[in-house]
Amino acid sequence: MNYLDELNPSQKEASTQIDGPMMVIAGAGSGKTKVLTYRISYLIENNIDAFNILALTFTNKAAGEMKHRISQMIGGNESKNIWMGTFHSIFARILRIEHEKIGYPSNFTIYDTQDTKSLIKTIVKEMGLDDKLYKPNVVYSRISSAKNNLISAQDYLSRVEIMAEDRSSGRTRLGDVYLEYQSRCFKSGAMDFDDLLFKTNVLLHQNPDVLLKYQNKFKYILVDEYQDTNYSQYLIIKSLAARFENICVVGDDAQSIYSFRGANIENILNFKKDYPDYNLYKLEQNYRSTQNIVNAANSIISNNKNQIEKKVWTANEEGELITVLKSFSDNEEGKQIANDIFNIKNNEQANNLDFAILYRTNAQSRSFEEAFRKLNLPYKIYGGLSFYQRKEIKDLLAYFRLTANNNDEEALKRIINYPKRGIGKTTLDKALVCANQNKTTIWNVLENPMSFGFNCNSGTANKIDSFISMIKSFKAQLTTKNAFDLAHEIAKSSGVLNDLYSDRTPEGIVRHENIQELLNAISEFSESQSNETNLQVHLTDFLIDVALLTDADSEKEEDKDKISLMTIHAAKGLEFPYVYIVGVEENLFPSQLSLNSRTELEEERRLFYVALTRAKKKAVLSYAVSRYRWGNFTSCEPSRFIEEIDEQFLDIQVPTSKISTFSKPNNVRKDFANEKIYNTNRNLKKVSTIKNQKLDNSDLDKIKIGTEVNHEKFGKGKVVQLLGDTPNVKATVYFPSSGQKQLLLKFAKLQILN
DNA sequence: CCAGTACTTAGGTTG
DNA sequence: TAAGTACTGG
Repeated sequence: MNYLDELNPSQKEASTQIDGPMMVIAGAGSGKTKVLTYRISYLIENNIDAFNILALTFTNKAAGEMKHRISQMIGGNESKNIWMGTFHSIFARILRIEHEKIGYPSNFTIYDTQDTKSLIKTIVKEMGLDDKLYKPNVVYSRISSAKNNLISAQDYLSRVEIMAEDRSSGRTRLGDVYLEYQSRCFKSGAMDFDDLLFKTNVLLHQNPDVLLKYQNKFKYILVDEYQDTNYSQYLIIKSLAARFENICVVGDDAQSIYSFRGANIENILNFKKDYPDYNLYKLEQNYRSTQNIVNAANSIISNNKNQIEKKVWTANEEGELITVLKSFSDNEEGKQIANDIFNIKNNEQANNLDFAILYRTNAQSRSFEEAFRKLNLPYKIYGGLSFYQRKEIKDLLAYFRLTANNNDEEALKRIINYPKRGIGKTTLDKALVCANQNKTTIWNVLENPMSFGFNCNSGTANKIDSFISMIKSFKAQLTTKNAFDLAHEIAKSSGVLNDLYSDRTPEGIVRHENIQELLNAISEFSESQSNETNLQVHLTDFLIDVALLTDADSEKEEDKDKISLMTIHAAKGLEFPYVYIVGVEENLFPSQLSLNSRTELEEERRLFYVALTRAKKKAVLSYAVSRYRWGNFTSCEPSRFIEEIDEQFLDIQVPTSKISTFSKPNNVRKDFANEKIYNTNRNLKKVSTIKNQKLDNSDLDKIKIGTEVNHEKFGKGKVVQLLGDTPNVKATVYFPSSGQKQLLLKFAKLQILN
C-alpha cells in the first residue's frame, strides 16, 4: 500500500473513504484521475469484491486509461471484473441482458446520430411537414432534450408549457413527430443514444426486482466528470445507489462545458440534498501548470457568478507570462505561430507533441495546416469524421446490422440499392408507405409483398427477391461462421468490395483500404474475445458495441510525435507544455450565439478556463484583426476574455513585421499565373473531347451481353449484363479505364464497335 | 441510371 | 468558401 504515499493529504482522505456518499471537487490539474484509480485499488485491497464496483466515465478514452492504470496497480485479472465504462456502454450491456422486460430484442440496433437524423427526415416528409421548419437538427435536439429530462412522447404531448413553446416557434406537430419517431424505432428494434439512458430508467422504475438486483450488484459506484451528467443519468445513479449509498462523484463545476447537450451543473449543487451526511473533499492544489497560468485562470473564472467556492493554487514555479499575440489576418496568425513553434523547437529541444493549437471551431484549423506544411512541421488534427462514420464503413456495417436485425429500417434504406441493384427511390418510397399502412416494417413488406398488397413490376420484384434471399443467406450463417469469415463473405457477396475495388481514384483506393481495415478490426476482435471464452466469436458479438465506439483510442504509432490541432471541447482532460489558444476574438470566442444570455456566456468562459488550464509551461493567446469567414473578410476585435485576465500575468506583444502582407509578392503572383494557365488547359481538353453523336434507336436491340461498345466519356467497354424490358433496358458495362458502370441504354448513346 | 449544376446554409460534440 | 442536397438533361 505504499502507493498511498504518493498522495497529498486531501487526495489521500478522498481515496480512503470506503463507505458512504462522497463528492470530490477537483480543480484543473489536481489529480482527479489519480484519486479515482487509487480509490478503486484501495477498495479492492480492503476486500471489496471487484464485481461489486461500477465506475462510470464520459468517454471511452477516459475509461480505457483508467482501466489501464488500475490493472497496473492491482493486476489485470482482478481489474477485469470491475464494470467500468461510459454510461452508454454499461447500460446498453444491461439493457441487452434485461431486454425482455422492455419488449426489445436482445440484439437491438443502436442508431447513431446519422441514423436518427435520417429517420427524422423520413418522418417529416411522410407527415407532409415543411422541412425548412422541421429541420432534422432542430427536431433531434428537441427530442433529445426531452428524453434527457425523461419526458416521453406521450408526456411531451400533454405538457402545456412544451406545447406552448412549439406553438410559438410554429412547430405545432413536433410532438407528433416525436411519437412517430419512437414507434418507428421500436418497430425497427432500435434505440438511439438517449434511449439507452431513458430505457434504463424505465427498466429500473418499472421492475423493482431488476432494480434490487443491480443495487445489490453495484454496491460501490464511482462517477467521473459528474458536472457533465444530465438528469437522466443522474436518476439512474441515484436509483442504483439508493440501497447502499456508497457513491463517489468527482467533478469540477468550473469545467462544465456541455450544458448545451443537457448536462446539468445542478447535479453537483444538489448532491448534498440527496445525501445530507455526505463528505466533501476539495482538491485545490494544481500539479500541472505554472503560477502565472493558474492565477490567470483563476482571475478569469472569478467573473462567473455561479460556482462552488474553491482556491486552486500551485507550488510550481512562477513561469513565463502569458503571451498575447496580435495578427492582421487568420493566415498571418497561422504563420506567426508556426514560426514561434519552429523557434522554440530549435532553442529548447521541445518535441512536436509538446505543442497544441486549441480553437473554438473546427474551421479555424486551415490556416495552421497551411503554415505548418510550409515549415515542415508534422501535425495531427483531432476530431472531424471518425472511422466508423465514413460512408463505406457505415455501408458495410449496415449489411451486418440488417443481417442481425431484419427490421432495422435505417440499415435497409442505406444498402437496398448499394451497390446499385436497380431498386430505386420510387420503389423504396412505395414500400415505406405500404409498411406504414400495414403497421409493419419494410423488411416484412419486401419479404412478403403479396400479403401486404405490395405490387410492382416483375423485374423489380425479382430484384427485391434476390436482395432478400441474399440477406437471409447471410443470416443463416450468423451462428455457423465466425465473425471474420462472415464479414468477409458479406463484403464480397454483397458486391461492396468489388464496387470499391473498381474505383481506382485515390479516394476510392482509400475507401477500399478502410474496408480492409474494418475486416482486420473484426479479425482482431475475434481473436481477443475467443482467447478468453474459447468459443466461436460471431458477427453479432462484434456488432453489439460498434455504434458506441469512437476512434479516439486508435492512435497510430506514426502519429505520436505531432503537433495537436483540436477544438477546446476535444482537449478536455489533456495537457501540453505549450498551448496556443487561437482566434480569441469577440463573436468567435465567445461565440456570437452565446451572447444572448448570461448562462451561455458563462459556459464560454468555462470553456476558456478549460483551454487555459491545459497548459503546463507556457500559454499563448492569439487574435487576428481580420478573418476570412464564410467567403468574405470580417474585421474582429480582441475577446473580452483577454481583458478579464489580470494584466500582471500578461505579456502583450506588438507585432513587429507584417509577414504575410509584404513578403514575396512576386511568388504569389507567379503561383496565381500558373494556376490560371493550368485551368485554361483543362478547359481546352474538356472541350476537345466532346463529340456530337446522333443515336439511332434501332441499334439498341443489337446490344447483347459481350458486345463491345464505345461511350463518349468512359471510352471503350464491354457489356456484362442486361436488365429490364425495352425501352428501359439497363446495361452493366465494364470500362477498363473507369470500372464497371450501369447505364440506361436509351440515354447512354453507346456506339457499337465491330 | 449517371453526372453535372443550381441552390442552400453555415456552432461547439461523448455516446 | 465549402459541402451537401435537389433537380434536370442525356
